[in-house]
Amino acid sequence: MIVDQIRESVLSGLKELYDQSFQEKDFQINQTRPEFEGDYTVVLFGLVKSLKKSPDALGHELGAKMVSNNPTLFTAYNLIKGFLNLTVSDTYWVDLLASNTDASCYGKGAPNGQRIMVEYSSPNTNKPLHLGHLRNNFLGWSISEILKGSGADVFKTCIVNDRGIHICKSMLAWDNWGNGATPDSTGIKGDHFVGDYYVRFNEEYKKEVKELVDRGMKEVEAEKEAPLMKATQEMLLKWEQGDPHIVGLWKMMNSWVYSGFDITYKKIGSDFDKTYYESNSYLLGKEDVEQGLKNGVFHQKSDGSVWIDLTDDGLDEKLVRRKDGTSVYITQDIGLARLKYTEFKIDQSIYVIGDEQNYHMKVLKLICQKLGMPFANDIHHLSYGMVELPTGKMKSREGTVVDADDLVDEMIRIARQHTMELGKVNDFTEAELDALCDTIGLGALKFYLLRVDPKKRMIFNPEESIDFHGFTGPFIQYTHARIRSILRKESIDFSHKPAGEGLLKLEKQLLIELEQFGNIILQSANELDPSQMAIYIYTLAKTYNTFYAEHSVSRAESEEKKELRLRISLLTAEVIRSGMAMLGIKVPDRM
RNA sequence: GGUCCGGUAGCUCAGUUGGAUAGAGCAUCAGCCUUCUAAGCUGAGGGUCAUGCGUUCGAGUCGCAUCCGGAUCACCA
Repeated sequence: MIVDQIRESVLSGLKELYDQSFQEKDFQINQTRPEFEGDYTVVLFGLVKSLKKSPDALGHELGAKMVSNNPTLFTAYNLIKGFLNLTVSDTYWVDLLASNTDASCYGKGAPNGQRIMVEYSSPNTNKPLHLGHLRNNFLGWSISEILKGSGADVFKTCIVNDRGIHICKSMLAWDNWGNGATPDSTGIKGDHFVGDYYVRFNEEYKKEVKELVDRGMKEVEAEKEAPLMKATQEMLLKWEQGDPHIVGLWKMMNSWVYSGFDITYKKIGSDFDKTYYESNSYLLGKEDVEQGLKNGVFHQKSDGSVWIDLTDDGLDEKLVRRKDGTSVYITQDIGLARLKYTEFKIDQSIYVIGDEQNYHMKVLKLICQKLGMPFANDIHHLSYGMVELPTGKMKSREGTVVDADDLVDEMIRIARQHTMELGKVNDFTEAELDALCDTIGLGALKFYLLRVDPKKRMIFNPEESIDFHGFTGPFIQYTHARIRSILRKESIDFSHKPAGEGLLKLEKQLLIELEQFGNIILQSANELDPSQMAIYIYTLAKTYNTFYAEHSVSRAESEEKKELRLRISLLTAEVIRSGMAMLGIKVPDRM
């Protein structure tokens, strides 16, 4: 890549001139700001001190050396204060097109043998997916594709939280008040159907608590003593004992939820290579506790409970086994981490989980490290901020959530409305139109959630619908459709190299940006940050639109220019398509 | 209280291991469709980068302190 070549040239130039060795940390290479002449800039200040030279003298000596050493790569340099601006030859940029006639895999890394697992989505089976889950699903899917793009083998997994006290709540509510209703009998999607009973439970439970408080009981106590809570705990106990009625109820209601999830996952494009169920894995990790006790990582208190002391690491004491011998959340996670490692022989394990669990993930990694597990150092938490409403946090118990299905449907509806108003695809069949509106609506939604730095929390205002103009998915999709429209009408002659001299500013700018694609993939992968990809694709599309308004492709000044611009357009379209695919967003040929 | 994260234009967000005059989109205003798709392009206005001190050739970026917002510190998951 060009930045690497410049770096090499700087290092060897310095070596020749001053017989000193430097590292890449000692200077910076940036894209030259548009108000100056040049393509890339070497910032010299970091070198000045140890060479005992003025930035001016150093810049001229180094610039001249670099140009004379690499006459085919650099055509000129200029120096402003401590900034050495280099002009890269037009031939270099145009050769980019010649060496990438097969644009479909452009920018992607060669297979590197890395095996990476990405756990994401991880729903509870007591309620439908909401906006927060969408951010999780889009991030998980996207980072998986970006990691694949960087050359890794990726395994997508999901841990379904299908058991526990919260699951029993909706089960109990259905048992009490369901009157045998089913998703089929009511026509309600299965996950919503079950979620409604979860909400119902909490309503009734609240009433009971209030009644007890009114009779003089303390709230904390009332929450424990409410008959519904007691009944739920009893149900959980029966489930753990394998009570046939309870297990049957559990299986039936979970199957309703799964059929609902399937529809949603299919719509939003989430899928998994392996699904783990908590009902199968919640007993994992017990041997790890035994092992930890043996080698002194854990210690047992007089009541029989088992702990790990993390105070030396700035954390607290953490329980890993209750006094009654049952395991806690973190214990399962230790066991599951081990299972993933042994089943898939993975080099890295990435967890897409909200930032409310930052502490938990820190503890998990630390415990695995202390237990001497070989995979411990390769656990990474892709932590993301909560999606909140202007009114504050979403609470599923109170039903104040933006439902995933509703939101997706709404986005598609708006996409259809825009599309019909513009009337550009009136010849589409109904099926084609449906597919297009799905693409645009979901594209808008996914881009909206992915363009923001994952670790930042974001506020979503349902009153202001997600935009289709500007820094959005549809803007990029539209740019792609425009390019395809040109390419449909013209053909490209791949038999010869496009002419290389006299690149116009915008032609060169596009090539410079296209050249960066490979670096962007690596950077997004290394930092587990799809927003960098989103910003890059947007910038590229924006540059293309400026170019499009300024210069004609079909009616270029000469055949050579036309050929060159067709090739640039094709590569731009491919990079947009490929980059958007890594965000889980499709791009249409027409819209 | 301890730990962690955040605070940049009216709003939503960028800002690479410190680099040139802090950038986009939305919204507002003014232009651009007889020529490849106007979901587009061009221009204008809009900033005490939360606050203060420090580090140095140079700080939105690093350090310390303070203010504001959030998360977390369960024998819950």
